[in-house]
Amino acid sequence: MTGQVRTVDGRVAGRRGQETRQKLLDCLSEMLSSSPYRDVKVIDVARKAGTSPATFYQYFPDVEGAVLELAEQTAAESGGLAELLEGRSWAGKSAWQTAQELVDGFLEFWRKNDAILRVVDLGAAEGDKRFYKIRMKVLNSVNNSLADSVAALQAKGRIDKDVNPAAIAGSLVTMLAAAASHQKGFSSWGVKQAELKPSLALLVHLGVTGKKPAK
Amino acid sequence: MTGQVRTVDGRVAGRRGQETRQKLLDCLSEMLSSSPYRDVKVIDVARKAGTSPATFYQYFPDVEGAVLELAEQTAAESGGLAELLEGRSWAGKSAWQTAQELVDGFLEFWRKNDAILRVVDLGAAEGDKRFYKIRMKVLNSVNNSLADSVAALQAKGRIDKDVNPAAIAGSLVTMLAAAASHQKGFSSWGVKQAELKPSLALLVHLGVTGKKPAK
DNA sequence: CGGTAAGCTGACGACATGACAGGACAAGTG
DNA sequence: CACTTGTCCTGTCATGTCGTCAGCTTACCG
Repeated sequence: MTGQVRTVDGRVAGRRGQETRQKLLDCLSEMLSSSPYRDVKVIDVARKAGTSPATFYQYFPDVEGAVLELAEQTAAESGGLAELLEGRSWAGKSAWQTAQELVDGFLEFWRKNDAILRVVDLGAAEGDKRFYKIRMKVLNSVNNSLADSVAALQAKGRIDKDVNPAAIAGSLVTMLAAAASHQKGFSSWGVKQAELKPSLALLVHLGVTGKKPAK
Repeated sequence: MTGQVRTVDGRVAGRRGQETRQKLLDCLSEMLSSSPYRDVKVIDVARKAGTSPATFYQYFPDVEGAVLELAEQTAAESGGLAELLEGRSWAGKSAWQTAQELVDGFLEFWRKNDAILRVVDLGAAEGDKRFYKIRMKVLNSVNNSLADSVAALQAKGRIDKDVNPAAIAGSLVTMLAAAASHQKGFSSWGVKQAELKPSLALLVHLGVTGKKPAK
């Protein structure tokens, strides 16, 4: 799956090299959580990893290159999000539970990978194709699943024919992602986490099924 | 209203000084649209403005300081967003129109101020209080208005008592802002702008009124 | 015309960047 | 055990940005 890991100058990395490389990635990840992306410097990452800047450049072209690598790793782990919807039903009472569990799982995933996802989001918003490819990869499973559900209910005539299922699904997924990023912002509006979740679940439910949840 | 403009070292800026300062801000704004925030350098902004880096530091402590200033200006212009909802009704057919016009106006505002709002969003997501204060200022008028409408309908028993109006409103506003930032991302999902807008309007309508629009 | 304050810049030390050549180290070979 | 080989890491250097300061230029006013 993962083609051999290579250094910038083309050599294949051995055991020791891969360890160093991973350590650099780990330290970078930590730095991203504790300081703004703009202020992350190669020299700091290297120092934190107990190595030198030159070593960093042996494995990554620059900070952005390493960030992309981290983002890819995160995207690879995002498969778990798909399970939140696999085999779930959007009918009757179970729909409300499905919505709640989706919101829960989604926020949890975002909270865990908070720092790197923030950078991915920025890169995507700035129009960098590499980043929004990754962003898509992360959101795709949930997005497709939601779109399918909307399309299915649409076929039953429960939802207006001329809305695009992918657009509804995309809007909902975008909302979840943004809400997760701005949880602190909500508290400034006097909204606590515990109050935010049901609201998001309600909106997801409304968006997918077109009607209020039957609790 | 605007307290006197001052240089970093405390002098009051005169006519010429204010011109230079504004020119630097304009150039910074342009640079933000054309290159990633991370890569915006003082020296480039200064060169573009036909002046020297030292001059830049006379008016702003650093790039971030200038960005905050730009963001404040944008926030000040965000009053227009309030008008999108002033005196509008969420009853019957007019509700659908209200929702559509809100989405239209919101996306338009975001498109216009795209670059700076992106940076504000990042700053807020990174937990910088100065930035999320500004983000709140921009979103507040719409958010409060929506929250009031939800609360009103809630009083009439049309919406579940135990959802927090501010949480619903905040979620919707957050969705609009994020959708506006990621319009390119939607096109990768095969969703065109023209299809996105009605979906967002639908979700807003559902969220505020709790039921499908009567077109 | 001379004084004063605003406005601007050249130059500088400090530091991050990114490239290279060469030293350190582990593993295999005779 | 000495020797070779290839991986891995670092010291060092040219380049370029950062942020500061002293001092020159410009505008305004009596």
